[in-house]
Amino acid sequence: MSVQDRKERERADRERLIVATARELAEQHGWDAVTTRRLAERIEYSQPVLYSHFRGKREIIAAVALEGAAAMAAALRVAVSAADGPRARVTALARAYLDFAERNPMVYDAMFQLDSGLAFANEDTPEPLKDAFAALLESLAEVAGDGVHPGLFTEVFWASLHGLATLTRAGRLLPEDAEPRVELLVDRLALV
Amino acid sequence: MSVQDRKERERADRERLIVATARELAEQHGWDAVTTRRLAERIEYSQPVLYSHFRGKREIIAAVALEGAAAMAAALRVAVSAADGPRARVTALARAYLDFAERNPMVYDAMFQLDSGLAFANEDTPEPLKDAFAALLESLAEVAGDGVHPGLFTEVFWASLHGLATLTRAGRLLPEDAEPRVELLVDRLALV
DNA sequence: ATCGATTGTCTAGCAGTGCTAGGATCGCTT
DNA sequence: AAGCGATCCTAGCACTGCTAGACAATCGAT
Repeated sequence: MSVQDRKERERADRERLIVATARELAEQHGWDAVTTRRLAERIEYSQPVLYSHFRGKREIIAAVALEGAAAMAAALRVAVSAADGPRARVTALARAYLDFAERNPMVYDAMFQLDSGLAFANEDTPEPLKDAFAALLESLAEVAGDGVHPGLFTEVFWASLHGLATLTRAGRLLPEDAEPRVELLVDRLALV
Repeated sequence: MSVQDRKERERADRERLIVATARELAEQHGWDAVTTRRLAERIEYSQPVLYSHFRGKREIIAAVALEGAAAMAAALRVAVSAADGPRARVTALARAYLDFAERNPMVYDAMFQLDSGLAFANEDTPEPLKDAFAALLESLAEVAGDGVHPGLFTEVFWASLHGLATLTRAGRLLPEDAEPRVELLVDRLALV
């Protein structure tokens, strides 16, 4: 029994190592640099080992995305809890979201930009993703306004943040105006 | 002279053929299916011919993106011109934008999602891209509100639309609520 | 302790990718 | 009509994700 346990533990450790290494490699040199060969070399195993843990590269990206979703949800909740009043909470939420996207661009890509094959917006959606959406909803529900469905409002607010995050990172928006954009967005969307 | 002219014309024709074929291939089977081999086969030339027109695949994507930007700018202006009043114009603009993204998903990807190597938000930005942004700005300036920079407002509005477009297409948002989302967005962002 | 089986891992290779060097072939100019 | 340039294609490189099959280490049972 104990032998089997150790093996399973070692396997789990190696799986975590794969995901962590994939994330590091991506953050250092971009997802294009995350090839099965390079990844295998970094973890000091051969490529086929990767396929004994994941069905393919997509699943590795998905694993990074799920870790990222959990981390983002936590970061959002921390930011919100440090703010007083609905308006301040929403502003803190928006800043924390954009900050996360900026600090972890490749993880953000794994979550929303790359094809990870993850299900969204239905019952098969993995828990971390639903929880990240919940973290947004918690703070946004109170500023949605009367008669506006909180979920719908959260979707719109989220989409706006997502647009700002992706367009900024792609060089489509001038980085120096990031702050006034956030304020304008919160100003208009959130009913204080 | 005339011979040279004909040659140049034929070259230009072939270049248009390449771009059009790339777009068709992408819209039919996705950008992953647009390989240099398949593209070359479709235009009935060998792969190296592609490289006598474009430096690489990225430039081909960029060419599709520029065509797309021109088409989008035109579509937006048509939609806006058919509406009466600032509020109706903005709603029409938003619907037209999302409609374009939904009807031409791969062209939209070429414009904003894929790495086309195109410059944005600076003086090197190609004309069609600047013009597409201008088409947005024309209708949005009148609803930005006093003391709000129209360019900044346009960036925020655009980002929101972009977020809705990409998240919807990625299956992150329920398609059936598209219309109420647009109305909510216009309702809040645009100062009628 | 030793055998056999099972589990785990690696080597080697497939088909496909973007891109390019080199030679062959075509068509224009003289 | 002949030679010369521009044009195009064949062949190939280094790389990708992924997999079959050989090999070795480890395990349980005797």
